Amino acid sequence: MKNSRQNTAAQILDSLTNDIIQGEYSPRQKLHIKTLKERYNVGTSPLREALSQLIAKDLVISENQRGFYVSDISIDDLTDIYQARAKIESLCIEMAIEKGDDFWEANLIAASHRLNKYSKSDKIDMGEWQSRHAAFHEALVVGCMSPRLFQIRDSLFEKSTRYRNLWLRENVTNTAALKINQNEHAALLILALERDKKSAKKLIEAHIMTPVEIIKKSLSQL
Amino acid sequence: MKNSRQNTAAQILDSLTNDIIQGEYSPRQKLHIKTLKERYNVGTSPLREALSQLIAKDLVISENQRGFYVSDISIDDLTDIYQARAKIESLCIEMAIEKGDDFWEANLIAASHRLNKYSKSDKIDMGEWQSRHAAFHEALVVGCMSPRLFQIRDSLFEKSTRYRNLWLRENVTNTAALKINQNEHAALLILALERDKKSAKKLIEAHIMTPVEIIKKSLSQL
DNA sequence: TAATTATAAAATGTCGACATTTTTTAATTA
DNA sequence: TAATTAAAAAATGTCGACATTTTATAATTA
Repeated sequence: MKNSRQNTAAQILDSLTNDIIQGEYSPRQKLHIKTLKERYNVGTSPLREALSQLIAKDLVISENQRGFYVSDISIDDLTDIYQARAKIESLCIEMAIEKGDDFWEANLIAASHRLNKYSKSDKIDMGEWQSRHAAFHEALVVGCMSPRLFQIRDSLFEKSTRYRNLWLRENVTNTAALKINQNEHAALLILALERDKKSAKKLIEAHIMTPVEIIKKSLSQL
Repeated sequence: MKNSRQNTAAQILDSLTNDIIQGEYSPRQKLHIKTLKERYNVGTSPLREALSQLIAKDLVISENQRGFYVSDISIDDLTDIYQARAKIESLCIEMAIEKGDDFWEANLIAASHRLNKYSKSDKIDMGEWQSRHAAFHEALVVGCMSPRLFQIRDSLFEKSTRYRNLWLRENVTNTAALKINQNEHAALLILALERDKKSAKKLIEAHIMTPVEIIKKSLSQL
């Protein structure tokens, strides 16, 4: 089993990205080359190439001759990321409402249905719920048809996920918040189908900003 | 002279980024490791680390065991990048108009003045003009106070610059287009000071999209 | 001749080694 | 004891070597 289609650097990038997002490594934590080599069973080169990409993604920082560190977090950064994400999502939805066709509408209704049904089921697996939740939001914005904006959206989502996971580490998932969302999702669907840009934008921005205050609190207690 | 403050990988990243943006390497061009090592006088590791970061920036792509290539261009991508850039810039200005204070206004007026005076001077160095032009646009958006949005703005600007340079390679700079811009810049200043979000947004989006059709033409002739 | 196969050349990606720099520990001094 | 200085240990960043894969060239076959 020598070759997967990916090279070592790409594989290690996936693992590292995931481990940082999931909070396996803490903010500011030193990433020792030697330790990482042992942990992931790789040599120097592919490891450093992966770390280089993480620098470009702002998940890692490096100082010359002082090695690599997991990038720091802060309340300001948390707010900025969520704010930027809200604005980008809002922008995507605006464009989607302008451009979206029948297939966009149909797909959106389907995604909404899948999320709704699962939210009402007895036993809820958070992984599955998050998957359907993400799918619904993606169905909303997909009509905007801009690869670059999607890319930006993804990268901001990744960064915000890191903050959310740091919060989840301390707070068990509360299915209560889940119910609140349900109404907002229903409203979003309606506004999108009614092509009410202004209201849809306002709602999505509020929707995304909802968790910020909660995360802020548990973050400031660290 | 052994150590600058940057390590080799960071230096080479700057050079490579610049060379790609400036069109020193063509789209799709193969980037042979050996050739690059000789050209920049470096070893394998820092070179590959730099290339890894360029992958994350979408300026380079790689296929396993097939090496690195300058990322391709296309009319669709050109349009998408400029469109995304227009929307982001528009968003930043909207937020700046909402948040901007007296200092933002003052700084904006100053930047406008510096651009204006230079645009009217007899001998115009394009480098200097572009610098003042960029400074004016930055003064507009700086009031939005979002590091992440600035980062996104910069990265889109970099990508669009690559397209513009590919166009400039074939077309000598025409100072005529420069005059058209002048009116738009004056209008932008007024709208910003009047806090007319809606008009400012509309104008900036059109302003940024202006060169697209021109670049498209010369691009489709390649 | 055109297509296929075999061989040679070139290029990629990974590794461990090593010189430098940073950090830690111990020794010295005020 | 606290602060400096010196010595030892650890870690980083760069290099060239090498196995493996891809590409180019030559030979073979239909």
